[in-house]
Amino acid sequence: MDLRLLRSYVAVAEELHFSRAALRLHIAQPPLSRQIRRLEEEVGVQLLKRTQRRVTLTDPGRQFLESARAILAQVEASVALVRRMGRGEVGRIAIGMTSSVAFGDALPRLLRRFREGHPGVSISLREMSAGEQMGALRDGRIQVGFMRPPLREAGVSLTPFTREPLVAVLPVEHPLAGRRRIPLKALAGDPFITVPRSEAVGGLDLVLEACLQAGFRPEIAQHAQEIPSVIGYVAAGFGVSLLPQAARRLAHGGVSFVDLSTPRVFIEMAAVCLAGQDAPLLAAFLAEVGGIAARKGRG
Amino acid sequence: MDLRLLRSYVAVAEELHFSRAALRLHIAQPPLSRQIRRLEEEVGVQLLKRTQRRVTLTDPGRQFLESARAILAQVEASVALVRRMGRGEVGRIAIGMTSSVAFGDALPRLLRRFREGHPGVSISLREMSAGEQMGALRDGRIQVGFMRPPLREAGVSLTPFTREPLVAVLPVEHPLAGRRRIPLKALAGDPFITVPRSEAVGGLDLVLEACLQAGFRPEIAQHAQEIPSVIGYVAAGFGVSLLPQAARRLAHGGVSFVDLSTPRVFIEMAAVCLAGQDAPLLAAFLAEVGGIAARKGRG
DNA sequence: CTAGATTGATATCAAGAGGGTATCAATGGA
DNA sequence: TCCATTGATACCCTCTTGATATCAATCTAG
Repeated sequence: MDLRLLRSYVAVAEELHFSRAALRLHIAQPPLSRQIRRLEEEVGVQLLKRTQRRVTLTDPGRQFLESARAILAQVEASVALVRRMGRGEVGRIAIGMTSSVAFGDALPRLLRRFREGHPGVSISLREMSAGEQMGALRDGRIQVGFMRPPLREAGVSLTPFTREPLVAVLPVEHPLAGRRRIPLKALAGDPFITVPRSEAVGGLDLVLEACLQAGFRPEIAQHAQEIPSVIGYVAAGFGVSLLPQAARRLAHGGVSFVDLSTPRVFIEMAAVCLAGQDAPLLAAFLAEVGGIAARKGRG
Repeated sequence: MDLRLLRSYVAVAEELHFSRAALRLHIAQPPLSRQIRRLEEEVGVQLLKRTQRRVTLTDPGRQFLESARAILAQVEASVALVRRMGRGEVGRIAIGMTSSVAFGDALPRLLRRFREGHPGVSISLREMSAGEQMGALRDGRIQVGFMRPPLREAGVSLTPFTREPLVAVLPVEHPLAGRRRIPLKALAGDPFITVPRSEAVGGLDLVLEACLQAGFRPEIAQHAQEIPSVIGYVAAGFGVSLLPQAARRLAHGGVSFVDLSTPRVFIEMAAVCLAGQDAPLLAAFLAEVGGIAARKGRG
């Protein structure tokens, strides 16, 4: 059965007049008569009573009018919903992030901005390690992950998001605490506190690389699972650390944050998703990520 | 949009395989591919992702699968309902009856029987005078009325239902009370209690005609609105009356019911509806009325 | 690594559905 | 009684729809 038949029937049943209904439907009257007759044949029930002069609804016809209206409304609503989903205006997106992401204000800002532009999208945010994110991406449990490059994974696509300098974290009693800026080399003799590699891809590697670039091999005194723990160790005098600038907001009386003059080492974060995805919602989200990154880059 | 497209889409989305889906739909694979493409064009959204080897649903496609299933189910349910209505198995029928009908057991029996045969039909029963019934029929507030012929109305169709003899109602102290049978002429000298014409078409006329037929013109002593009132007046000694046999069930210590030997006068009741009606439900109901009448006639 | 099988897409043809115009038949009102 | 109104019918033309033959790409087996 064609939905056109239902539309035609609703028009006739509302107008109770074939010619007027045909006018409303922008077709001629004879095809409309045929349509209605075909509909009645298909259903097997007389829906209209034509008395050569006046059209009235039968009881089943009255019932069918309501049904037809309901069906057409449902079809319209369904198509509209799917179209909105197709444009990425409606849907569901699950996002993974490493715990270190939570310290910046970039992701909250991104999400707030995206929600405003896509009020029909429900966002779920889950904290998980970079490794867990990769598994979740491949299983479809999340569609986007936020983690720090570089990635060794194949088959994923990467959208740069934030890029912020590493800063030195020193105990307040450290001789260099309170300086505006120091070269990394100045910390060559200090033991380092780091986040283990498995927890934040690139974290440990980045520190190692930075120190080697500065001309020394750091002594790793301690691994901490979370950034607040790192700061705790530093405050307790176990050593120094390098952390993303955003860690400054975790201000703590016992530590001092000092910019690095050379080398300036940047820690990056990117949105990661499976390559070959073309979900419009995902595209819209990544566009937002890219937009924020570009705006930051300019500023 | 054709519902066939939805059926095809559901098949493909469930099988995730064009050839198998085509087999299930009893069409060849190429037209199915075209159908799905047309559906996608119509909706304007990619519903399936074909990777030359494997078909998967997109997010909007998954949503649309649910919608399509729901729409098809609703269409099927609607058509099934209308078909049942067309066969008179489901629907609503409003019936009017004069108060005098309520004294017989014929109508309750009829309704019980009809309900059993048509469990999906909801019946509403309203007590109204014959005149009110005619108005309600023409307004469509009821579809059937039960009243006593003859009718002077045009444009109505009449199905005989019951036919029962009039019996004489006498006060117990009346000389003829307690007889098995008397001729109507024996009441020539008694004052009569009757129901006014407006309340029950044919009631007064029938009594008048019976008496004239018996050779006398009755003295109308009193009008009563309801049959119990008639019996009350008789018991109080105001006079005698002629009532349908069914009034016997309103037994009252003060009155005596006596059969008439001659003339045997019958009071009839018929189901009345507008002429030219062809609602299947009404036809089924009238068939039941006719069936009961025929069975009674034989018995 | 190559050959065959699998699977969806494309091209093309025949049949039928669907819309348009012209016209008819019946009814109701002036 | 005549005319306007209204749904039905007849007929033509176009476009959709389904079938068949074939292609291109990919996965699998040896």
